[in-house]
Amino acid sequence: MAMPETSARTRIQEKNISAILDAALEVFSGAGFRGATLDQIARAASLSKPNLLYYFKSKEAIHRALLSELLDTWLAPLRTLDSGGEPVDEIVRYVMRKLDMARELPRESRLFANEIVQGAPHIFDIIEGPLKALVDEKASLIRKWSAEGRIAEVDPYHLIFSIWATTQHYADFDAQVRGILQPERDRHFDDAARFLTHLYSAALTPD
Amino acid sequence: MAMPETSARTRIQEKNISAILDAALEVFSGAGFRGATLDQIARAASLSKPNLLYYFKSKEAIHRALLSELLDTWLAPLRTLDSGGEPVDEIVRYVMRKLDMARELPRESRLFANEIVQGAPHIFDIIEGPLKALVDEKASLIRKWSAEGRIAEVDPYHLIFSIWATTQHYADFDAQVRGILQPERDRHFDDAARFLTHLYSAALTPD
DNA sequence: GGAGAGTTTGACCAATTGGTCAGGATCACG
DNA sequence: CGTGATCCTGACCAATTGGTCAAACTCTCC
Repeated sequence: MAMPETSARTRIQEKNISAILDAALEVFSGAGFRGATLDQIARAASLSKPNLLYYFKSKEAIHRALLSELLDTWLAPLRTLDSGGEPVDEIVRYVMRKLDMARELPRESRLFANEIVQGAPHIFDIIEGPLKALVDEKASLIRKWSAEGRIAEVDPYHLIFSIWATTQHYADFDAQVRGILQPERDRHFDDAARFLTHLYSAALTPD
Repeated sequence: MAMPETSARTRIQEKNISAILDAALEVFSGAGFRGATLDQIARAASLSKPNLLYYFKSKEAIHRALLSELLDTWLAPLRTLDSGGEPVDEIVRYVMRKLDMARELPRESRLFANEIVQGAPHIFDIIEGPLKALVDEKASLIRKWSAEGRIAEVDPYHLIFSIWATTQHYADFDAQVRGILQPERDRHFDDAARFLTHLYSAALTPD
């Protein structure tokens, strides 16, 4: 019998579902959707494969649940970009928050990276919908700051893309970064923070 | 019988091997190593699966051949970063060349992106070896420019990472970019070029 | 035109993979 | 306790996948 879809969750359900999602994050982020196997996820969650499928009715269902669970966390920093405060500082603070997330949630970053590199087959509707809406909103805030002369004239969309690119790079391309910079890892993030602060301060400070 | 490993290539070999590599680029870049199947590659190359394996003895062999064939092309722009000319222009020109490559060779970009996001299992030795050596060399050139006061003081490694990230983003995360910016695609690249020129000019021009 | 090298294929195989199912174990609760 | 709901498992399945092989076809070149 399949798991009941009732609202409240048993303690056991609570525990196993979160174990599955954590295991799935580990496996999907490291191998992509198709590269991941139910056996790997089951092993990582210390459950049997049929037991996995008792909680989620398919591999896709696990993936879907994981993406939707993480989406809010992932977009939270952009939501906090606010019209209060000094614009350049506000944007630099956003860059720092994104960089922190790359350091602290690299698996989440890689999960989305895998998905998007392969054409975003499972989340294209989210990109075109809620994500686009959020970006549009923040882009117009940035444009307003430019118009008021409080930051330099820049294309707000490409500014946002560059921030995503430069910060998530440290999670998504970690293997490359580590191969080129050999010393201890946390040092990299401090250097990256300094560099990115300079990059965006210089580019955004009005003449 | 396996294909002879002799040096010279038949016209047929020439044609089929390049058809296979092109098909493999298409499939691997869109699905990653594990997500790609020999059947897909065979279909894309208009060959039978056993015929694929007549030219390459395994899926890994195709992947390996493809990566090593493309590596030089991929690193060429960084090699041309030269000590002659105005440093800021030189770096901005490098950014533009990388951006052109993201526009013109997105499959190649995604091939490497897929590989690195998943931990670079097949090319980590290249990263630690030849790639690191090349980056080290160019980093010291950039450091020299900084020391001479011809560009601002920046961490050269993180500068290079940020250039890779911002330019390749338009190929690797194309699905996301297209979901957020809906109009015709080539327009994006012009806007990106303008934005990135401003970003790096502002950050690198000495005070 | 024939012989040998080079090329192609259908049939086949073992391993892996996502998923099912009937039944057994365990838990919550009156 | 016992009983019904929840939880778990071994055995199983069909499809897919990377890869093999012997046999047949085709090209090249004397």
